Amino acid sequence: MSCEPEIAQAVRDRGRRLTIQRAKILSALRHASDHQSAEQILDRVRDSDPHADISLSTVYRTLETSTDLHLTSELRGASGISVFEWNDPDTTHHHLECRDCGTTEEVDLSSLQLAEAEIRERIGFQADIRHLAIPGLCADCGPDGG
Amino acid sequence: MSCEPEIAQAVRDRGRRLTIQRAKILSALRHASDHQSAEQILDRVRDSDPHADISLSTVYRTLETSTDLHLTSELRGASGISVFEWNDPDTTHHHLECRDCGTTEEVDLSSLQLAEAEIRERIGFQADIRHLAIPGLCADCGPDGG
DNA sequence: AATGCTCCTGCGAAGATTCGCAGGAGGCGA
DNA sequence: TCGCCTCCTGCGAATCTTCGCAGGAGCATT
Repeated sequence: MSCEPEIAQAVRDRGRRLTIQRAKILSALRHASDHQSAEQILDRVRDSDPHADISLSTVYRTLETSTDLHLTSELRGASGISVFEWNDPDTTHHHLECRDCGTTEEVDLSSLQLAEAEIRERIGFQADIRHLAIPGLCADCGPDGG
Repeated sequence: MSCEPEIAQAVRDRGRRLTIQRAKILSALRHASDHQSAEQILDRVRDSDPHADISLSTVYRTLETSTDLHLTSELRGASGISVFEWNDPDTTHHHLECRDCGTTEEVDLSSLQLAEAEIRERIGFQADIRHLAIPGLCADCGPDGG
């Protein structure tokens, strides 16, 4: 696909090696419409290329690496299992997860940009809150809703 | 200890049963000076009461319940293992976790209160961000520091 | 104090994630 | 293109966390 050179570039630019496994794993996640668990990503890799012989450990390690590199994000919601998503560098968004019905809503919060600035100025800590899972109650499940 | 009736009250007020196990687990966490893993909490319970025969499953379940009840918070940092802490209802604080040196710093961020308000007004979602693990680079490890 | 309805617990197993090791492959320099 | 250094992978084991079930205990009511 056309974005694969881009992924390759991003990995190599950051001083990491581009392996076949990484390319396939990151490509699978990039083309997923929403966040995916490690197992789902492995299934996608195998669907698109039945010859792919990639272990689940490698999926986890690749996602850990790419999250460090800010290519992907990891979210661990109430379900207890981690899900991953591709980072679009142009947008930030946060996940509102209802602890009652379990649905997740995506939203871009400008006040969190403020929080980043506050942290940097007050403490000198360079925060990275481009993606965040925020627990709570959605409009339907909250006091005004259901 | 003097706070045990308080814990008992808090559990019962929320419609849950106060069991011996819950009392000991929550008391152990309450008297810990900082956040603790499930295993550490179990060790503390056993230290303070060698007769206590509590399973690790129960520790996990109690902490899940008490987190739902807002008595405790769960944080899952870069280390990969979950840690828990007692919620002081009067204060909110957030954890800045450096992904380089691994140290954690606690801060109270007023701009996150703004974020809660923004979420409620724009979306009607009742967010609960009293405790949050925020990744990033601390002053020492960031570009200006080490 | 006794009863009964549930919720809660301990146990063991299952599921999710990380780790250690030996072998294989990426990419730099010659 | 070849060789080498190092990083990366697959495998299996270890660790962390959750789940299902059968029995036990809290507490509201009598």
